[in-house]
Amino acid sequence: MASDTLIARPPKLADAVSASLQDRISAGELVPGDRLPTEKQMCDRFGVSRAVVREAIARLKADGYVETHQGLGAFVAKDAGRTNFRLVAPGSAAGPVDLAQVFELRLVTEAGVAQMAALRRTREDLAAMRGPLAQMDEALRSGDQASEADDAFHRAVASATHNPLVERFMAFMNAQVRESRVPTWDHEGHALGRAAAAQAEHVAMFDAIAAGDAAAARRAAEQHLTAAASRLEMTIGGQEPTGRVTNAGE
Amino acid sequence: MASDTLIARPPKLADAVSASLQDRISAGELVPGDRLPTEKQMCDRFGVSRAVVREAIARLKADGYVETHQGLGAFVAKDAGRTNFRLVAPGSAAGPVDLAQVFELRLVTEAGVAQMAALRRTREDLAAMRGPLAQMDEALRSGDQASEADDAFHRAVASATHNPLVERFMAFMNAQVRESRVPTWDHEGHALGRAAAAQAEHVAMFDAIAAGDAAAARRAAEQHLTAAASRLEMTIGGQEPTGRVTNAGE
DNA sequence: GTTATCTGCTTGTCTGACAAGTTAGCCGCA
DNA sequence: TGCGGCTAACTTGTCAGACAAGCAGATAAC
Repeated sequence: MASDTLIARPPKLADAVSASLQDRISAGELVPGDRLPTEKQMCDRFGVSRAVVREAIARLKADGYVETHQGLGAFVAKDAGRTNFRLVAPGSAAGPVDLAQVFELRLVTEAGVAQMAALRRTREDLAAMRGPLAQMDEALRSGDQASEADDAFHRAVASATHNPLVERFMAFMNAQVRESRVPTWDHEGHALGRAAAAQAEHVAMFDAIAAGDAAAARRAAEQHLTAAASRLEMTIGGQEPTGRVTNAGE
Repeated sequence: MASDTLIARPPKLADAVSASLQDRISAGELVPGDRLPTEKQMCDRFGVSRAVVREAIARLKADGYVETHQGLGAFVAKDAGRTNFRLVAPGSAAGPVDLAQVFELRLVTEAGVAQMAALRRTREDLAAMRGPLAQMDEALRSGDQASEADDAFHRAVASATHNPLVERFMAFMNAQVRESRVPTWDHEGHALGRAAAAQAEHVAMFDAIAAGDAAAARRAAEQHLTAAASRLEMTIGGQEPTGRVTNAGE
């Protein structure tokens, strides 16, 4: 069903208008500070109503590319495109994100986060980690799903950095790999020891963080993520790049 | 001038509506797949016109939180909020980003990136780093600005991971701190030795990456970022959290 | 010369209408 | 009864016109 060829839908007008404007901004044709054409001009230019133009501009505002000022006009934002990080490059063919690349970015960040958490964790932080950890222990015995607790454990680690931005970014990264945690904790995951292995790595991370051993926390996090990737039959973090290496062309 | 208290502006209606909806989604009150109230219902609910509601929804669509289907209604997107990372938490008072927090996130990531770059760099990657490095050397002698070359050096390091996602994310993070590189390379920066210190750290990073010494590359990157922060009179990365710790209230 | 006002332009908001797409149910028919 | 097609109701998409609010520059008054 999912593989049925989707019938081509007539593109929404607002999509076309906002894409056109975004192209002109990305191409440098409009530089930060520049004023966009007025809504009326765009209506004439694109042959659409003001409602469509306003919706297109609303989208660019949401993306941080444009700022509007009543009575003045719309302007290319000073830091156009610097407020948002999109997982898929804007403009690229909307292919699915490469999970190996995501895992690798997570490896890079989570290791540093664990290191920082080891230096800063408070008693409360450690308590917040013990909860999910115990849930996963329990799931190990009962054979239950515990991907939610898994998620919570990693959130607790990030929270121990006491840096809200780091915390939010790690939550973002974790959300990307949420589905990939399921096979660790499903029936087969328990049977094949994937769950037990993951939990052992969690405990190693926790122990290092609790001990305040930054280097050990980093190693434990690295070990956990590379192992998790290999459980998903990916290879990351090594000497070989995982991404589609496109050096040849350019 | 910048410190003048900005007069409070009446919030735009569409902002309020979209914030309200986003809150309900973030709070889990509306889960992916749920249908949003119809536009007409929202008009009654919020006491605004349909134009305002549509603009609010357009914003949420741009952020990837909702999808709309003509004739069907608006729905919470399957991966709501997972396609975008916003530097400022959506819904929070739009205060400026805390530069210390940004620096710390960059510290966490860039150290890991340098480590990975040391393992994967090719001859071409090293050549791409030598260019900006030489430019900065030249600027050291001439007293010129070289923040652009500084930026390029860090881009080249990220590029050596051969992971496009990592590369794009580091570009994003670098863009955040672009302005903060200026005082390193301005007249005072040269005079007070900030430029020379930064360049020495760059060279240390490069040497470690060129030697393929992952641990040394990591340490050099950490050293560079903590030193850069302290040149800006920030303290990051240590045992003390940098963020506005708001644990007390909630 | 300085201040106050006016005018025109721009975005923000409201209202009403129709087009296009979907769902559900009704109706007629075999 | 079971089925097919049709209609009606509802939803989002688009259009048009209007007024309010905010801003800049020109104009008039002092």
